Amino acid sequence: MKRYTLEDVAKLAGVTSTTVSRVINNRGNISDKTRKKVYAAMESLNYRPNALARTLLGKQSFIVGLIFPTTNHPFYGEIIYYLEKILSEFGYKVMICNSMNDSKKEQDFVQMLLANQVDGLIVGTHNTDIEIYKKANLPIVSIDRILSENIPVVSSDNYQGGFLATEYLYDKGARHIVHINSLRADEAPYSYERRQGYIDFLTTKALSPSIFEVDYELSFDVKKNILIGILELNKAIDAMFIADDLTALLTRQVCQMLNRDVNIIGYDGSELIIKYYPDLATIQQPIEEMSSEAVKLLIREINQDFTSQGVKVKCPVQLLANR
Amino acid sequence: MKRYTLEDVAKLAGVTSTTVSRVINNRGNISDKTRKKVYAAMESLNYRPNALARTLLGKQSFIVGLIFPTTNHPFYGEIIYYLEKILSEFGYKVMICNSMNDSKKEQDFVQMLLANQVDGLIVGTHNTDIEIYKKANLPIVSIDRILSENIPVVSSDNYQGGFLATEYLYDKGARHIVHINSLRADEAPYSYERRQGYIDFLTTKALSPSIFEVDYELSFDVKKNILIGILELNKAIDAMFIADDLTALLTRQVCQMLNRDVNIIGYDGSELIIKYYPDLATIQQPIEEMSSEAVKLLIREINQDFTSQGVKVKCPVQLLANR
DNA sequence: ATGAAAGCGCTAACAC
DNA sequence: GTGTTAGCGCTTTCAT
Repeated sequence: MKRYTLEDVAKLAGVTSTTVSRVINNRGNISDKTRKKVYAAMESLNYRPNALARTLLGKQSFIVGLIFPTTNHPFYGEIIYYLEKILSEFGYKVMICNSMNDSKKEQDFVQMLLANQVDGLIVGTHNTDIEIYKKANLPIVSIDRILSENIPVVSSDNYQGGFLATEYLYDKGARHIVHINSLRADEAPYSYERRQGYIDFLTTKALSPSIFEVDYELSFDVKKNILIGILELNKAIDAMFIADDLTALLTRQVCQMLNRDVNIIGYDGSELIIKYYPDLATIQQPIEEMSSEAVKLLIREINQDFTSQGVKVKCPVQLLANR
Repeated sequence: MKRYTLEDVAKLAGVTSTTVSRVINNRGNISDKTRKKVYAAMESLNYRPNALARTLLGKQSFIVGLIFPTTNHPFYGEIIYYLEKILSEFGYKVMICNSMNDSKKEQDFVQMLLANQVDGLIVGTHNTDIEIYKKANLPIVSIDRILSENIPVVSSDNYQGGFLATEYLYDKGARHIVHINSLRADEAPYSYERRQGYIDFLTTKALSPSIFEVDYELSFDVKKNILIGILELNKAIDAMFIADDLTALLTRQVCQMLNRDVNIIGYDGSELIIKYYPDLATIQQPIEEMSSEAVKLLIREINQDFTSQGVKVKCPVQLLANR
């Protein structure tokens, strides 16, 4: 249970802790003999340097905080998977926080991560309280969300996505195309862009938009009831563009239940949905690419390269249908 | 960017760092006046104590390492979600590692987590190399997997699950019930129990078992081809008990493709599958309960209460069908 | 009620 | 090529 220290290794190897440190970090000149002795000692004690003590010396912690609503979601789960994977390739460890879009929890998490000396943050939540991020004074990258002027954002091309989705439904013959999303005022410009793509396409066909806001965080059952209400009150609806795949699947269930023939397209295109719901049309975000862009931006910031300040990366989307 | 220290706060408050420490930790006697001054100073510097420095003093790090194949999976994503949630309620932070069942990666992760002074580990991977865990000399809890004699395990009642699943298919009228799982010799006793439940039920009906091993880690497409092969070569199959829901869904796709009328039941019963695939029969593991048990066991171990050594918690499962 | 000093495990600066 | 020393941010004796 006791964890060995440099000192222990040094004693066993008959040298001083500085020498051991030098061996570990490959710094300075060390004779082959001592190097071997040290390695042997480390081996026999099963020694691991204390990463935390290193950090105390003013070095990087190589810890990155990930704040997302939940890992239990096809889109977030996949993006977290890629973020962890890519970060670990760069030597970074990951602390995960599931905020469940609870603003209070999120603030506590940020404080906790700060206390743990994280080198940076990647944030994919959708809260209103973003003051903490402005104050944090720390490398941050946001996914799909503007936190403040100079925090870089990685998102997919939401406008294009909205446009393509609507076009798809139109091409399927639909003329009463409804859009369901979870707009949160000025806080969600991306959701707004998606919506704008929808509106603009309809405009080219001289059709008028019809948008319903269904808060993303609502429970399954509440959402379901709202969707039932929408469909019951609007018998003309023949197609729906839903802002995320899960809600799209739910809508499909509802339509089936109500015996309504409605064309549906979702948004996200996570691997899970694509493989296990191949018949759901969707707009695919390039999740791996987005993750990789986010990591790149973050590491640049961590390395004091501030050219990424205010950068907005927009990754291309793809229509996936009739699979 | 500079992070303030106790010293900074002390200076600003006109006291010594010891006093500030006392205020923060609520230890000893402090006059109301100084307490207020200190709080004010902390506030104005936006000060956060360095959690890592504390750990250096031989205290707990309050970091727990989670090693799972991936967050990008309905079952693992959900269990990770609950683990993080429950652990954070106890003041623990979580470092996540996606091993993808890569044994080398897993070993590196364990070393990394050790170096970061984690207080304990919760492991949900299925590798063969478990020596590291035996050597780690650290509080560990395993999910659904025996790592060594005294490492506690939390699992669902796999025998019961196998039995119920088979019974369900039998009651549906099936008489040629095949079981697909991913048995890895002696490494996976739980998979074995599930299989035993299947065999035992069939025995009560004087039916003979027929088991195919499809490695869990195979890619979607390879699995698909194997399943096609199995179905093509065994025209009598009228029901399949599949060891996990995702493979069950894939099997359903394959059956549909081959125009085969086969009753299917999966295993896991994650929230995602239940909600968005309500027509898939499955055996539901109580994921929240399992997570909570795992955390309880781990914290007990961390607190030097070794009564949990060798404990095997078996949570009840439930048949979910005809929803 | 507060301070001074030592030390946690490690690395960097400066000897020798 | 190796050792000595100081110090990272914090807590914990032990004084006062």
